[in-house]
Amino acid sequence: MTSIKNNYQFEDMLDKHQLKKTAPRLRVLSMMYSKNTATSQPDLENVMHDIDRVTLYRILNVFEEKGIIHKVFDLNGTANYAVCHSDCEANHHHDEHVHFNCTVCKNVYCLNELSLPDITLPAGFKPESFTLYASGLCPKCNKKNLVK
Amino acid sequence: MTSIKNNYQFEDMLDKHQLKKTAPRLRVLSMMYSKNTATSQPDLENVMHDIDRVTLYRILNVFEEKGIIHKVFDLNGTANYAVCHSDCEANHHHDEHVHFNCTVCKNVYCLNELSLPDITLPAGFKPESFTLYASGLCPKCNKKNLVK
DNA sequence: ATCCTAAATGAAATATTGTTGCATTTATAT
DNA sequence: ATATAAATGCAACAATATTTCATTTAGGAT
Repeated sequence: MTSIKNNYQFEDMLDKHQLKKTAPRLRVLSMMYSKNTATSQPDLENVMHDIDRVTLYRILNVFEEKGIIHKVFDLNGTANYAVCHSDCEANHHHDEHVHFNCTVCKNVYCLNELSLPDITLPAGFKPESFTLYASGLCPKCNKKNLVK
Repeated sequence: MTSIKNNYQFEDMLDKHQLKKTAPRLRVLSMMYSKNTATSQPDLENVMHDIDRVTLYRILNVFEEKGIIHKVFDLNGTANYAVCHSDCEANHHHDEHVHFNCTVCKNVYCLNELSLPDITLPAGFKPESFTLYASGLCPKCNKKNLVK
């Protein structure tokens, strides 16, 4: 179980979005906030065997709709979800940051601290959002690589 | 946009990669070169009903391995493939350009002419490749939008 | 505290998407 | 013209995502 303090915060988050405070949702929230990498439905399924697959899909979907998490695809095209910054609103994400996908451990990192430089597109294109995907070695796997 | 190629050129491309010049491959090549947007397996299946699903998957895979095309995921996480620049090599793509995904027509454009600005990642991350993903309105849909 | 209702969950069925194995066909080098 | 390695087509399979519906649960009303 997570600390009581954290759990209250998760309950507040659900309250704020008019979502019922159910056990599966709280567990998913606490798991996602405990990691610094994105989480996929398979990730959740591996850890929470007692929660139905479908429930996990639905929780991820509703969290995304409400702007609690945002979706990012990894190198294999599977959907990963990462917790959003405070400035995310429902269906209007401010996820203009850098996503890093490690080619070894496959983890997806959201590098929120980095902002994107201005990009000018060819005439006619009207962009609404940008995301930069980088792939390579994450700090952990890079370290292991050097040691070998 | 894309340069128009004739059948002889497609045959040459297959030759160069030690691939047999088969009818399905030539048809896929000609279709992909006739568009300025990326192509998915469903796209191909919709047009070429007489070619087997599996064959299309395999053609896309082998073309990607050989560096003839490169893979890019659209907003829905489905794999799209676009013809590569001349400087693509097998399994070592130079696809560090901008991909634009239209939210209306769902088409994926490869904006090869744009190059990416330098990005510095947090300490420890060792990037190998970058892709910038933009979404919004493509020129066509933007135009329609203004007219309404 | 108990009851009521809408929301959420769980389980089964279905749909969609991608892969594997194998028999047949085809391109191409000899 | 033939041999053979590669490519195709088909069927079965596997993995992934969605739909439907009966049951359970959270949270407000009484």
